[in-house]
Amino acid sequence: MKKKDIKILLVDDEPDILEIVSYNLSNEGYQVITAENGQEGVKKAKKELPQLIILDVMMPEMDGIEACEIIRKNPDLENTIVTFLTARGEDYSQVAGFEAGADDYITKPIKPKVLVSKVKALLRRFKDEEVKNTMKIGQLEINRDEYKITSKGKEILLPRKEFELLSLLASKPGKVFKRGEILDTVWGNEVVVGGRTIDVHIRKLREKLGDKSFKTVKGVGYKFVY
Amino acid sequence: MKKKDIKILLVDDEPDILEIVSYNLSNEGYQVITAENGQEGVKKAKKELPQLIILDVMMPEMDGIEACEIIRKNPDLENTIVTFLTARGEDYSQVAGFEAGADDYITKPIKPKVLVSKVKALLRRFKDEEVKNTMKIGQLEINRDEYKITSKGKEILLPRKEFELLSLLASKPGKVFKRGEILDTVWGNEVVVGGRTIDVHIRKLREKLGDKSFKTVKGVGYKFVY
DNA sequence: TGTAAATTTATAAAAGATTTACAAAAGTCA
DNA sequence: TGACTTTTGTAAATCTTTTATAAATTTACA
Repeated sequence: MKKKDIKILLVDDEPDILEIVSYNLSNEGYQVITAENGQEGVKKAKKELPQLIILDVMMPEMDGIEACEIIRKNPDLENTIVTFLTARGEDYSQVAGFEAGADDYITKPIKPKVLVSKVKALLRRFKDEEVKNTMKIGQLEINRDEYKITSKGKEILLPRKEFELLSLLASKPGKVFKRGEILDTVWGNEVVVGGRTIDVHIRKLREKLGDKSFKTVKGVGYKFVY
Repeated sequence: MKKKDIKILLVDDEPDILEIVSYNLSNEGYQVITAENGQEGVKKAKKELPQLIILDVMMPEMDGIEACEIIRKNPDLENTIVTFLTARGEDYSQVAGFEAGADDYITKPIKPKVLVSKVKALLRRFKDEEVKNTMKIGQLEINRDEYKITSKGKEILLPRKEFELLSLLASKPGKVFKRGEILDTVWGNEVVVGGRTIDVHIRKLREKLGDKSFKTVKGVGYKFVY
């Protein structure tokens, strides 16, 4: 996602804050949307679906906490990052803010550089989580997007069938997958392959990832353990 | 269960601890609820039903030990993980803590990284127990998914027929299963096996799980007792 | 009731069957 | 062509069943 496609919603009742923050973030290339109170903030959040929402805690009518709670209940905004603006020392708001589902907080007075780097950091985290479609199982990391696995820090490239087989077994470590289940999932139940095919792939995985990770349960199937 | 749906209740009378722990756990994406004393902690525990409770041992009014004992008596909080915060060297509190039903303890001074990884580990364990498709019969635990049994804490791998036979007998402890029933269920009523086959499997189970668990009712069948 | 016969189960070892491991070859797909 | 997938044909492992006695329990009946 390009920087200029990233929407940041800024909610604060103080025009000064609105302006200074807005200015700095726009300068960085972000799309900034503003709202002057909680009500308006919630409304715009639902409409614009920003990636990041910066909420002032202290606001008339609907404060940031309440707004955040409402936002968090909206499924479309599930992955949106919410960060609060609090006056330094307002310990209570921080705690309350986290309870309401905030991801971070920014303390006033606002220092533009700090603000910008914090926003960048938050968005990086968001991006990582969003983009990296990876699954970790102990020492094993499976990255579906890149069709790549990392075992004990080492990257290993696996052919498609081996990758799929490993993905399946590792999806529930410890669980024994019956040969039928494996065939259905990895091969698809229309394709018919011989009885030894699974064994061969298991052996390949054992060669590459270590014998101990794959247990045979005779008469039933195989399981992955870590 | 998604991370942000996991509630952690933090009970401590020191605002500093409350803040630092709260901050770190919130940053990890957990929902953190706080309480400042044992009474409030117990109340919030009952109301919020968190997955994990972090309890300071030393608190005015109601200390962590007492709070833990009350929490443990609540059926709704049966599966909640409780971990104590203790000053290093307070050996007594650890012992007392475990007696009161704690699962783990964290020593002060708190190191955020240690804390977070410990919490993750504890919650992983929680999740495992939550998901595990197991059947518990006294000291015996049967896990169909993993095709694995645990007897008195020891994991034992059983071949298929033995596993199925044990599953059947253990499904109704005390009930005598007639040989015919056993054959129908474990072997299937189309397969015909000789009369001594069941005996042999029972003997294997007796060898592995102890003689006393399997009673012979002559002329009828076998039963599992614990 | 006591004892022998009949029935049933326990046990150990062996045979039998099934299932998986492995290596190498053949087939497939891009 | 080269990498991947599947088949094939043993070999090896392990699970299951049988077999043959021995031991225990029940039954029959004097």
